[in-house]
Amino acid sequence: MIDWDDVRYFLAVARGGSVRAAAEGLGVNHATVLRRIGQLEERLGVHMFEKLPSGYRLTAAGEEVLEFADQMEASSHQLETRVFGRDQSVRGLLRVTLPPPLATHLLMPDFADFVRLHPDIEMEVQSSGELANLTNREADVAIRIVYDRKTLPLNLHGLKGPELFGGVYMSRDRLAASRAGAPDPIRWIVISIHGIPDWASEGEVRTTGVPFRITDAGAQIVAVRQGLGMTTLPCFVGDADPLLVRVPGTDLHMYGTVWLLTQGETRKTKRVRLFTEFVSCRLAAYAPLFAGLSISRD
Amino acid sequence: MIDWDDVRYFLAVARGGSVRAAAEGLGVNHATVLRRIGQLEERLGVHMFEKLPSGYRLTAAGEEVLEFADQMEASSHQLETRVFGRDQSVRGLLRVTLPPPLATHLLMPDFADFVRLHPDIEMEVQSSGELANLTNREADVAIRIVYDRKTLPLNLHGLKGPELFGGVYMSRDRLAASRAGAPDPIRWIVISIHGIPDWASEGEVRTTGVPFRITDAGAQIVAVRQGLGMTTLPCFVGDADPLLVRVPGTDLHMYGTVWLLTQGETRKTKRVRLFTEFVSCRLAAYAPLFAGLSISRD
DNA sequence: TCCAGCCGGATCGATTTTGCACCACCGATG
DNA sequence: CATCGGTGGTGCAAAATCGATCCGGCTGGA
Repeated sequence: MIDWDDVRYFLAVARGGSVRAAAEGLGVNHATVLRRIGQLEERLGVHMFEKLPSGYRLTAAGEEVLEFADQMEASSHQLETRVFGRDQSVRGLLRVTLPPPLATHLLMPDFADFVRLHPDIEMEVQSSGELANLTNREADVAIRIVYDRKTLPLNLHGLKGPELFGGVYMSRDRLAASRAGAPDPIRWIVISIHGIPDWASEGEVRTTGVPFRITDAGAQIVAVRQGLGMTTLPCFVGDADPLLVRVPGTDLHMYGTVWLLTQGETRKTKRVRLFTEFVSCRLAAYAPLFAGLSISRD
Repeated sequence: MIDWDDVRYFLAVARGGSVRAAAEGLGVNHATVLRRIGQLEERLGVHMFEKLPSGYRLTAAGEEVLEFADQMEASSHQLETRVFGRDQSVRGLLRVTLPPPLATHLLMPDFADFVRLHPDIEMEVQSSGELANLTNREADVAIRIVYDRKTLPLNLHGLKGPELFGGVYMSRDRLAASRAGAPDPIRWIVISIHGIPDWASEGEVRTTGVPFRITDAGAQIVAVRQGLGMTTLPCFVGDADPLLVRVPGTDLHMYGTVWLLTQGETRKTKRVRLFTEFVSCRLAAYAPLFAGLSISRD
């Protein structure tokens, strides 16, 4: 009889493309993955991977195995969500995934209020990098900014939140200096690979053609504060920062819409219901801030 | 993340009804099962069993888990049969399940011929007690005697073999003694819970009303040989035994039909095809023996 | 050309898991 | 009432697994 958990390792390798990537995702040593895959191949009597120098690639047999491994994973996820959905106690774990800026610049105090209101809820905020997969039960609730409603996953239940606008911001001091007569143009600060958006007009402040590239969103804001240049930011970030001002002559633009996503079974949970109601209420209160109406224009 | 293999332990306990029974079936120590179930319950945050003195019984949550655990098992079995079906080499394992009398009294020499013909096939004959489950891949080929065609599993592929008749047999010596004038009636020998069949006529030999009960089929034949009584046997057993004769005045009766069963994916295997063709050929040759036509009536 | 970064594979000590023996408990049975 | 076979539960030592590390090979870019 095969070890069912080996199938989980198999899936990780099939998706990761290499033993080391799979080990990374599984949170174990790559030698372990190597051994488990070897054990599974031995017990099945089939080689499921070609061992290339660049990594592991599925053989024809591996492709066929993958199909049923996916089925097992789906059943496993359904199993987990089902038992989670049964759990109607307030006490327990609640995992939320959301874009980092929303967490750091706006919602963290609200989360603090929430856990103060419900001390028995063990909350886990996943705002690191990539979107967690709700279907895989990596998280119970997802707060996302969607740019096109058609990209919403169909298997999830969505609760629409306020619309989100962005603007062009620069350092308040730098703007004052510029108006006082400093003639040198400033730069556009763009996130890594993104270019300068088409809709971006320069407004009253002249810019050089050469952008300043930066990878980290947090560092980007610091750079703007330092007067290094100007950049586009969501209004709830830029307006809330006393060191920043909107660049005169620029317009607001639509960023996207905030959505609260939950999954079918977990949605029945008391914890999830409490949280979604709480957050949607707070989000509604933030609607003017999201829309960029909370401050008077200079 | 849960350990998928724990789900396999869960299934064993849910079906076995107790930790020890599950451990027996899994071939591990019962303490291990205890720990794995505890680990799974802890990770899911749900108690899936009531711990009764008489064993483990599923809770409502456990029932829901069972549904998806069954799905996982089905996927796992499909995975195994799929890779087995891909295996077109002659070398390898071939597991056959069949009723014990067929193996001990008739087909074992044919199996010997088969393995002599194909030395690379590792053959495993499962003729102990209960029917192996093909869907669970406990065996690759099943030879069964079916009494009603409607009881054939729909998901299996069946190859119909010869029909099987049975008769009433007794010891040759005892019959001679009876004819020589010994007046005492003899008994019916019946298998454990079975009674005396309705169609059974006593023929020329008087019997007492009290049956002789026996549990083991092998011991049953020995008892008949000893002249202890008479009993119904398949013709291929009774006719082949020189110490036994059919009871004069009794008729043959239909026992059932021999079927060769295989499962969809494994059926494509070269080993399975070779075996089924070989066996069905031999079975056809045995058709007169099965029908009770191979000996002349006394 | 070289070198950094990735890959799989092998080794060895540390950690976890397992198996064994044992206990307490319950129910049926003589 | 004692016994016996069944259950779950628990320490402890052995065995299997895992993680850290090193190694050789490959690849792509400086």
